[in-house]
This record gives sequence, structure tokens and C-alpha cells, in this order.
Amino acid sequence: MLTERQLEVMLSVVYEYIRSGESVGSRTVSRRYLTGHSSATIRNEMSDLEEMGFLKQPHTSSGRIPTTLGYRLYVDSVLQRVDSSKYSKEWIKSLGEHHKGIEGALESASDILSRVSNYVGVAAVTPLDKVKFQRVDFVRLGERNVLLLVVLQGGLVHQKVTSLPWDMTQEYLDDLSRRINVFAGCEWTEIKTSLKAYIMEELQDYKSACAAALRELEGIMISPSIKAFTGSMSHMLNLPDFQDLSRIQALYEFLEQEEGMAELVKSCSKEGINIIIGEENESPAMKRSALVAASTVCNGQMTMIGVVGPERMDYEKVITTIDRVLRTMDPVPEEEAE
Amino acid sequence: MLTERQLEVMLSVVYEYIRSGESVGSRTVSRRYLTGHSSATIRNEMSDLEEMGFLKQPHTSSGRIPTTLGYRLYVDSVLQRVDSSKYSKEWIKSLGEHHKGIEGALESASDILSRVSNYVGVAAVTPLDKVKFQRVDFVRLGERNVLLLVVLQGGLVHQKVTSLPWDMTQEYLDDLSRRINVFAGCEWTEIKTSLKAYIMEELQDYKSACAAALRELEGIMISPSIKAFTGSMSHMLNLPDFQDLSRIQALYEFLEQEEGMAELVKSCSKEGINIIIGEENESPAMKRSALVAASTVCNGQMTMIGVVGPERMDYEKVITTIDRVLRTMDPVPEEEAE
DNA sequence: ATTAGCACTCGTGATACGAGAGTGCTAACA
DNA sequence: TGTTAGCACTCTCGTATCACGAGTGCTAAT
Repeated sequence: MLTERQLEVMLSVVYEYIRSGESVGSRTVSRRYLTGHSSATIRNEMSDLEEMGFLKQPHTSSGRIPTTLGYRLYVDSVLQRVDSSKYSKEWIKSLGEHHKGIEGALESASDILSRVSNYVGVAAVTPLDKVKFQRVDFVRLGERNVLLLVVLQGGLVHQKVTSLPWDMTQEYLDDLSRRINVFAGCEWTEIKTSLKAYIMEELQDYKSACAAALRELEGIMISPSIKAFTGSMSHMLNLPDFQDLSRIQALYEFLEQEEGMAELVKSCSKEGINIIIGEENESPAMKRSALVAASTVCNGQMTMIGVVGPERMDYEKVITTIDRVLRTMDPVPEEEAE
Repeated sequence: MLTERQLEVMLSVVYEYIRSGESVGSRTVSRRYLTGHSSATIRNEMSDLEEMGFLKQPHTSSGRIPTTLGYRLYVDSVLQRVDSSKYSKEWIKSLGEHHKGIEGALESASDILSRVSNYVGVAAVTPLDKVKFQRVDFVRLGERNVLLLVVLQGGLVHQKVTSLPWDMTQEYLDDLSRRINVFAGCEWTEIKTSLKAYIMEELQDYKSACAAALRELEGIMISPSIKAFTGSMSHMLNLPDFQDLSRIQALYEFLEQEEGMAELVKSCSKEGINIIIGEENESPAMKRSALVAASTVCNGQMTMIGVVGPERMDYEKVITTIDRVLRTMDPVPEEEAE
């Protein structure tokens, strides 16, 4: 569909535009990239590429900039060169063993990615359908108030405070959690009914209180919410791409709410490196931005680490950065010498 | 020091500037606020007030705007009218009983404050010197990896993953935590040595593993870190005060890092409503912004909920908003009907 | 098929200019 | 002595104008 030379022109334009941030003209391309051809030749090619939808002009008689389709072409060619999906998969799994726990790991990953990329680092973990629970703990906070701690398989911690119909002692709560923890590692849906029956039979004293506690537990197990982390966003204010405030505002608003992050996670359809550019995004707020993210499924949870930036992002650098961050995330530290 | 009329002029100028966002001239004041006096009179007063440091001119022959000192005057007069510190104190204490736990409560508080004030809602809790622990739980995640859950008094949960020198079974870990939890409600420093001796004596089997676990626990108890929450920041991009990007960028950067939030908490020196304006702030990033925050000490922890915005903030509205948010934070929900 | 040449377009930055808002000062006034 | 009217002066802001430069599209020559 595209001639060899057209492809060369395309890649040159995208590369140069990412580098400089200014629309690139035929003369620039002919001088710096395809030195064997005159600017007029390039001009003709660019005109064709525009008609095909790979390039566009901000205004008549200015250079060309890539369309989403143009970026896609470029990104695919970069991905072919530096396919790091296999590494990413390995390393993202080790997040669960990070010394700050999976949440701490994701938080610091998003933070680091923000810092070194100068875009916005993001990270999230979201349980899939069949999540298994690892442990439950009830902590009596005060009269009838109980803190419910649930550890999902993989180390993700959920917490909730609830009020029970009776004031139960900590000893009794311990007894209750011990009985539930016998089923550690099971899917909730599998053990739900038998667990209920078992608990109800054994602990008749506080039947309704136990029932309430189980209801709360079920609430967490059935729809455990996404945990999302966003790194520093302030760096992006420097970028020339976001000179006009309304654009960056829409993007910020999107990233600041949980639904936005959930959508980003959802858009990572395959394991390894995912790249979603501009118009390819569903949400209007992302239509002029791009996401580069590594994702994997592990322990019944989908984990994602990535970067959100302008369409005109330094994709190559971001991809290698993500890979490097994943590699250098400290797993759990070995026992230090005393 | 200030005559009655000078005070009236001051309050009028600040009020009008907060309302309109534009520097206010003598004519405006004489027409809308001190109708009994001509603009020339006001002009003279304003000139004096400028000399005294309450007002300044952005440029010659433009209206006046308040200095930090001027805002201080205004804010103190507002605080005198609507002193809500007593309510705030009551209500901030009930945060611990919020159905999402104290962390969830703070997060949603900062979120709501952002939304209704259109500035940036902030919230944080930081343990003071003598924090007491409520409960400890060790969860075996995998071979030698253990998730350490610590609940501080008041319901604040800290978590950490660590690797122990031996692979201990969950039963053994349960035994260990049970022995520690006997001391629930005590200050760490008080029980530290006796606890160590007691554990070491009782559990000789895995001495060094237990010692490692206790070390980790100590790490959390001795310097438990601040937990800070920042609401949506995107609204502020609309404000005319932040048209120039570098200013808002510095502010964002400040709020995005934990040290920044820690400094805000530290600057809340008294219980109830604290207001720190512009130059009164220590950090350069806040020199042209202001903080309005309600804070209280409870359970050996300092809790703060507030709003960060431009110096030209609608202080009156923000104060009442914070008060209202604190009142309407749902405490733990009562048992619902089955 | 490629390239040189040329007329045309459009954004950008500099400059100028007038309108408007506000001040400071002086002189008149109660 | 405190207050007010009047007036000249200052500074910002928006608009219009103009020249420049970069880039395109088209045509004709190679």
C-alpha cells in the first residue's frame, strides 16, 4: 500500500516532529533525512500521504504533522525494533514481591515514570472475575465498630470500617476470622454458601453480627475496586503541546478520577506493551493524548504500568523507560546482615 | 492603629477584589461600599493604606490589590464572625468512625472539597510522637515473603512486605502476632524491650525470623509516615489567578510530593480552623497561595482537612464549606434492615 | 519520474495608536 | 482641618497594520 519511499518520508516526518515539536516541511526532510531527493519530490510524496490520511496540515502553507494514523505507523515500526514485551511480563509479575507491597510498588513506579519521562506515570491493579482471598482480619476499633481487613491473593489489601449489630469482643472476632481463614486461597463464589452455613452453625451466639460481617466481606470480594496511582502531573505543563489550558485540564480531570484510570486499564487488551494513540482512545479527554503501558494478568488481577502523554510523545524513550523501571523495581530485600 | 474608616476601606477592597479578581479603584469603593465619601477621599485613604503595607499597586495608575497583610486583616475579621472551630473539632474526630475507614474518609473529604470549592482539597493524618498500636497481623504471601499489617490506634492501617530469614508457616505467624497483640493499645516505646524479651523467650524455634519481624514492626511504629490525600487539582486551571503556568506548576509540584503536604500539616499550629496566607507560608511554592484547614489531635495523631487555593480565595465560602463537609461526613452507617 | 523556479498563502512578531481606567496633586470648599 | 472637584499624567490592553519568513502548489524544463 505504501511505497518504500513513502514509508521513509512518513517515519522521517514523525521522528522530526517528535523531536522538534514544530510542523515539518518538505525542505527539512530532504535536507536531513532523504538527502538523495529534492524538496519538490518530498513535497509530492507528502501531498499524497496527506490524501491517504497519514499527515495533515495545521493550516495551509505550513509544514505537515502526523495524524493518529501516522503515529500508528511510526509506533508499530518502533515496536518491531524494540519488542520488550517478554521482559515486561516477567518483571511486572515480581511487583507483588516488592518490599512496599504491591500498592507501594505501583505508587513508586508511577512516580518514577513521571519523573524520568516528564509525562504522567500511571499504574493500576484491578481484580478480574475470579479473585481469591488470602486472609481476613477483623479489628475492633471501638464499641460495635469493626475494621475489616481483606488481603487478596497477591497481597492487595482492602479495608473497610463497619458497624455490627452487637458489640463483639476482639476474642470473638478473632475466632470468626480464624474460621474464615481456613478457606484461604479459595474463590469466594466457590465457598460462599458452605462458609455461611458453617459459620452460622458454629457461632450461634452472635448470629446476626456474623451475618453482617460476612455481608461486608462479600461486598469486597464480589466487586473489589480498582486501585489506581497517578504520578506527578506537573511536568507536563512545560510541554509546548499543552500551551492551551483547556486541553490539559480535560486530561487532568480524566486522570484524576477512578473511572478514567479504569478505562485506561481496560484499553490494555494484550499482555506486554500496549500503545493507544489519540483518536484510538475511547474517551474524548484522551483523543489528543497517548498511552504507553505494560500490562499483565497475574493472581487473578490485571496489573498495568504506563505513561500518559501527548500524542507527540517520545515513544521510543518511553518504551525503554518503562522496561527499565520494571527491571529495576527492587523486589523484596534480602535479609540484611545484623 | 487603623481608623474605623480605613478598616472599612480595607475590607471593601479585599471583598471586592476577591469577588471580581480585578484590581479595585477608589471610584468603585466610593460608589459601592462607602457611598458617603467621594472617590478622592477614598483615594487618600488607600494611599495611606498602601504606605502601611496593607495594599499594593500592580503598576502605577491601576487600582489597588491587597497584600498578604491586607488579606490577614480581612480573614481575621471573617474568622471573628464565623468561628466554627468548635464544630470542626467535634466532627473531625468522627472521621475515625467513617465507613470507609479514616483513609477513605480523608480521601473523599479532599475530593469533595475540591469539587465544591473549585480549589484543591487536601487532607492528611500524621502520627505524633507517642502513637499506640492497636493490632498486628502477619500474612504469609509466599515462600519467606510476609505481608505485615499494622493498625494504629484510631484505625490507620500501615502495610509492608518483608522477607524473613526462614519460611514460617501461617500458623506460626499467627502465633507470633497473637502474642504481640496482647499488648494492643500500648505505646511501642513502653513495651518494646519487654515484648522483645518475652517473644524471644517463648518462641525459640525461629528466633532470628521473629527478630526480623519485630524489627520491621519497629520501623513502622517508630516513624510511621504521614498519609496525605489531594483532591482534584484541575479546577484551579480555570482561575484567572493561575493564567501564568509557572505559578500553578510550582504549586502542583509542591502538593504532589509528600514533603509538601507534611509542611502544610505542620503549619496548622492550633486546633480548629487555621489560615495561612501567601507570604506567611514557609515554602516558596505557597508564597502566592493560601491554605484554609481544620485540624485536630486525636488518638495520638494529627488530622487535617483543608483547601489550598490562590491568595485571592473566597475565604468565607471555603470556611463554611469545610465546616459543612465535616458535618456531613457519614459516620459508620447503622445496621441496615435485612 | 524528477526537479528548479515562482507566485501565493498564512502565521508571527514588531510597531503604532486610541480608549479606558485610575492615580496624584492642587485648589476650592465647609 | 478634613473633604471634594478638577485635571493632567501614566499605564495597560486591544486592534490594526506591515514586513518577513517558511512552506506549499503548480508549471515547465530536464
